[in-house]
Amino acid sequence: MSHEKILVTSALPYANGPIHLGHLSGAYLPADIFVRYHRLKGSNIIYICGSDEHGVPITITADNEGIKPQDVIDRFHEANKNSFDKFGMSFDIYSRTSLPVHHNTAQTFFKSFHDQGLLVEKKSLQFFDEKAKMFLPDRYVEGTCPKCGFEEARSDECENCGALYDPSELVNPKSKISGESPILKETSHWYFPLGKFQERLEKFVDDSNSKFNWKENVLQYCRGWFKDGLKDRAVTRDLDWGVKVPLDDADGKVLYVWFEAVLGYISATKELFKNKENENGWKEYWQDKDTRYIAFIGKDNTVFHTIIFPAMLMAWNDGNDDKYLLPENVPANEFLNFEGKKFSKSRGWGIDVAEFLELFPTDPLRYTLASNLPENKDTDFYWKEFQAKNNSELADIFGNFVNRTFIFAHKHFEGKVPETGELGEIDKAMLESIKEYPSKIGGLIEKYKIRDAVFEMMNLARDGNKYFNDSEPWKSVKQDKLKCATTIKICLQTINTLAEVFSPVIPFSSEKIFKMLNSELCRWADSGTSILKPGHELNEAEILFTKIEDEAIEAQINKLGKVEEEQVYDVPEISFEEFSKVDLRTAVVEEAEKIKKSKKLLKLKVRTAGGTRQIIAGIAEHYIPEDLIGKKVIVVANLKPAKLMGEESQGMMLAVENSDGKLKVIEPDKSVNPGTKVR
RNA sequence: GGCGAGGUAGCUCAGUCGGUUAGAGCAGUGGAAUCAUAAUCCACGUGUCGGGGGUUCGAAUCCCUCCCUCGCUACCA
Repeated sequence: MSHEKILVTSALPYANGPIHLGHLSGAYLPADIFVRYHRLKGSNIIYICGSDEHGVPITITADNEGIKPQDVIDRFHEANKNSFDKFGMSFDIYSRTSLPVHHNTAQTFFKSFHDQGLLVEKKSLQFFDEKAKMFLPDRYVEGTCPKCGFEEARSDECENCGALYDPSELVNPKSKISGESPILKETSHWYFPLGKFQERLEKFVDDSNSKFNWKENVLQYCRGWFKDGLKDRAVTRDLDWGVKVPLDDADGKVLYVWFEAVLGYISATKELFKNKENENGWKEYWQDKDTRYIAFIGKDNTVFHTIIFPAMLMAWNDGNDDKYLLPENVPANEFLNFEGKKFSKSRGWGIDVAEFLELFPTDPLRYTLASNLPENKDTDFYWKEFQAKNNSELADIFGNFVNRTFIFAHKHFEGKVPETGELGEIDKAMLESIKEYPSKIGGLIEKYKIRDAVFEMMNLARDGNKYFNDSEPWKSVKQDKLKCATTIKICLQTINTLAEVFSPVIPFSSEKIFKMLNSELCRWADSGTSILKPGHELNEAEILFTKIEDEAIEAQINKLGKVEEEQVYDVPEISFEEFSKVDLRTAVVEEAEKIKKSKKLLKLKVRTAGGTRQIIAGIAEHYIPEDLIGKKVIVVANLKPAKLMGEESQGMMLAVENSDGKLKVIEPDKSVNPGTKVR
């Protein structure tokens, strides 16, 4: 029996969009399986998660929709919490970083670092919008580039010519918030000196790895960061939305999201214990040397959990008596792609959890994802594979085994667990097998080899079918009823074990089976040996997994790549006058060549009104230059020239993206002459 | 172009601190059985382990080089 104390966290999802299947595969499903397994094992385990609710992207969503950031996070927090619920995530708490307990926690950390004299203050000039009374993040300021005259340059960098300059050099700056000209105002920010911790961090990673066997991909990532050398990181930002910097004269400053979001794990744990008898119970998980802390994440979060968060905890421990423990392992997963490509909401590629679970039940999804987790490299979700996993594994192998056994029990043994006869070799072997599976599967889960564990679970069902076939109870029921009874008894025993070992992966179905068996979950260690007693009453069997028809899958495949209409039309109107300023002309491509050192750019010579001109187009990945020569195209002829990779572009060629993400040049009818105005 | 990851059976993926005939599941082919959700069970794989070169008695596994894919990043007027 295990009394291990374990703290598990999954990366806090950002409350600025829905959860999709990729998220589940990365940080949530593996953790949930791990946690559910440990609960059965008897470990003292808590599982923490919540919404990450600060940062600039949320304010931008709010601005775009004309609502408040609070409305944005309320919406997505609720939506994501519901999705997780439906998906069967067994968090002990799903908290949120907008709660006071989180603000306090984050501020306390900042204060401690500040009091220790650890944080470095650096001053710089930044734009300030006097009307909106706020400092403007880079993306909220626009002006004319002092080098190339580009009118939509950012505050310290021109996207057009690539020039870097001091914000004070920007010509005619405009605030995107109020439209006013912002003034330059001195502001200061605090920086966390990560470099100071590098040596200890390297040791931490090395030690943890040798003790707990970190995943190779995670180690590689860390080594890369160490090799480049860790640099100071700003921990504050000039922004209205977030955790206020707890210092005097720090108005309008908040803690940078990366700094406070990871502390959300701690504050969420405090929240969990808030209303319990032992309000300080959270400390027993975070500050007891005997606790094992495991942080499940997707690979994009690696640096925060292997380097930054540990550094912050070290810094806290340096200056305080209550010492936090560091993660013993950070089993980061790679990414799940969708039908061969990256999830992309704007291209209508992929499906979010809520939508999926409207269409299909939860367990087949959990099973499919779990059996193909991106543990070593990126993997793909395919609709057809989902269907195959559901139909031929869950329904045919597993479901049908349960069904055929139950039908026998009800038809020939009055719905009761029958008395066993003498055990043959085959029976003993099966009983032995039942005993071995739980420990084998448990061992794999503890090594974070969830995919292999799931495979072994299904193997038990395969063994069950083989045993059933080899025993031929349909024959023995006529000749030797006691032998038949033995077979069915052992099959029921197998089903009991199946329900047990499968329960971390497909909890809803597992529960159904226990209802059918009139039995319940036991300690993992007992699962292969706990015996259903003869005479034990069984309940009626029900179908566990229904097959998914081809049509249902086809329908989903057909939907791929079709972008929702509302997204297409969510664009501001322009007047006819504005439109008519654009001079669209037909043109013919006379020359085309790749620009060296550039992946995307082609240099084109096109003939149109006013002669031949050079256009730089970002279509190198979509067209071979020769194929473009002679093509009739449409260009924006009066666009202000710009320089790209040192080449002047005198216009822009129109192209559209198809559902595969390929750019297609728009071609006018062949009869049209070059230089004609488009009307 | 820079950084990172990867290229193994028709498909999805294991394996890789060098070592006997390179694996699994699915799909496919043939057979058995008929209790069951037309489910199950058995048998069947000549795969340039991306290409080429090297190290070695021996390489999918180590080194070099090239090609391709994916992600981040810069150039997408």
